[in-house]
Parts: sequence; C-alpha cells; structure tokens
Amino acid sequence: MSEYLRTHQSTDEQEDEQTEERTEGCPECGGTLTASADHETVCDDCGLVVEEDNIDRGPEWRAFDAAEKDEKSRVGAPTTNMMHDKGLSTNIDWRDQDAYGNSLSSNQRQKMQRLRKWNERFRTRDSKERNLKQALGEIDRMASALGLPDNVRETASVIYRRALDENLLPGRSIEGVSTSAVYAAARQAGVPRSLDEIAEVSRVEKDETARTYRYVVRELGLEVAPADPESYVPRFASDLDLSDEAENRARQLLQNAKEQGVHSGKSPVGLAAAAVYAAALLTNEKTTQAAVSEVADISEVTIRNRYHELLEAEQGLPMA
DNA sequence: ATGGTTTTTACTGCGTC
DNA sequence: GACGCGGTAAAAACCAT
Repeated sequence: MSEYLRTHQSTDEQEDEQTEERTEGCPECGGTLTASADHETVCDDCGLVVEEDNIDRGPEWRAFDAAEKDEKSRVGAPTTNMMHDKGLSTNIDWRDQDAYGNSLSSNQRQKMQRLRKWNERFRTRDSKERNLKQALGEIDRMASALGLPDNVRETASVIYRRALDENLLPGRSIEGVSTSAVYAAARQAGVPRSLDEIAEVSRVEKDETARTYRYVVRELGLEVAPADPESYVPRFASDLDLSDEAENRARQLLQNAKEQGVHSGKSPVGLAAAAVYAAALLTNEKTTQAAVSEVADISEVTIRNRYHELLEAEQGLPMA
C-alpha cells in the first residue's frame, strides 16, 4: 500500500504543472505549442488553437493536502470487459502481509483467509457471474490461440455479456456462445478467421458454432457485414512469404472484382486465396496452388475457378 | 424437406524440369 | 517420372425457402 501511495502522488505532482511545452511545433507557423489550463493546445506565436477539449485526466479540483488529492483524483484503473466484473470488484491480496510488508500474526492470517473465501463467494455470487467468468476464460484462450488482438477480445466479451443479458444462454453451451462471440468479434474487427480455424481451437464442433453464431447474430441484431476478402490477404501473403508488391496486387484484383460484382455469393476466403495466387503469378513470385490452398484452407479447384474470374474481370476493365 | 448454388473430391491429360 | 497446372463429373456442403 505504501508503495502505491508514493507512486500515485508523484504522478500527480507532474500533472499539476498547468502548462507544458510540446515537442512538436505549430502546424501553421512552427511556433511553440502550449497546453493551457482550459484544455486547449495553443500556439504561442500565432494563437492557433490546435486542439480543443482535451480529456482532462488530472485531479478534479484543487486539493490542499495529500489526502484530499487522492479523494478528488479522477484517476483509477481502467475498466475492462475482459474480466467478468469489469475489474471493479474488491480483490484481497493472497500474501499474508500488511500494507507495510510485515507478515501477519496467525490470528490475523486466519481472519484474512476467511475474508478471502467470502469475498470470492460474493464476487461470483450468482450463476450468471460464474457463467461469465468461465466464458471469458474461454474467449481469452481462443483469442490467444488464434493470435487475435485485445480489442477483439474486448468485443467478444461485450457480445457475450449481451447474449447473457438477453437470456440467450439457456439451451446453448457456454463454449458454443463464447466461440460464436469470438467469431463475430473477429469479423467485426476486420481480422476474420474462418469457421474452420475457429473450430480448430474451440471445444465445440463447427456446425454447432455456426448454428449458435447465426442465432446470436439474429437475436442481438448484430451487424456483421460479409467478410471482406481483402482482410484475408495480408495473412495469406505473409504465410506464403510474398512481397508487398504481390500483396497490393492481390488487393487491386479484389477491388476490381468487387466493382464488377463478380464476387457475390462466392466464399470470401476462396476469392482472397485466388487473388493472392494470381498476384504471385503476376509479380513473378513462386507459389503453387497447393501452397495457397494449404494456408487458405481452400481447395485448389476453387482457387483455379476464382482466379480465372479475377483475371477476366481485370481484362474487362483494363487498369483504372 | 427441397432445390439451386457453390465447394470439394477424385481422376485424367498435358507440358516442363 | 515427378510436379505443377487445367479441366471435368459427381458428391457433398451450404443456403434460402
């Protein structure tokens, strides 16, 4: 605890500085920028207001001593949807030490043990809370296995939370819904993973995931646009060690195809795979259909069909 | 359940290294 | 002769109805 207090105060000290000089110059005249007390960033020389209404993360009002400063500080740990209680509930340290690092008497120790136990019981009181706890664990596990970034985990958590609130769970497995949440979140964040990839790391079968996913999307009114083929391109390209040039070419091909509406109804993954293959060909880089098929989880036949269509589309509209 | 569409599977022939 | 590629037909999977 003492440690916490000290660092907390020292950061406040720095933020107490009402004005601070920025390193970058004014975009207008190159003069020095100053952040003023009323949350504007102003140029000293020409008076240009560069930024308005900055978020004030500092203490709320003047404080006259340390205690008051703590009280009025707006600052706290950020909340996160990744923990079942958004990280807001009380945690009791597992160490049997007091705030100064001294160990507790055996009497105290037992007391703390009891407190911990009850705190834990209250924290995960009803079934919903326990449910959430487990689901979020699953979500985190799958997201890690798929290499998905934190924001996807957050989104997945939110989706799951909503599903829980709307009572979508009864009759469905926690794993199934968590899996769907991850799938939906990944797609919404523009880093889609195919159902097959998802099923790979999930504890539930692919068709159950698909079924649950549809259900969840419908009930929650989630807006998930059909996956954009382009969003698969970077991953495939890097898996195949292709150059940036080829990657860009693949994007071009896809955009072109999109304009001509060639892609409707076809699987986005197949299109992306075909574009990557075609681009590799066009930039004289060596890949085989088999290799692309491997990383994209798409049959060679599909790649063949798609990439013919892509090239035809390209010829019909010779380079914008 | 059904019918239409897309993807996959399996197989074959062709050209090249 | 193995390999990459193209094509085809039939089976399977998918989707909306």
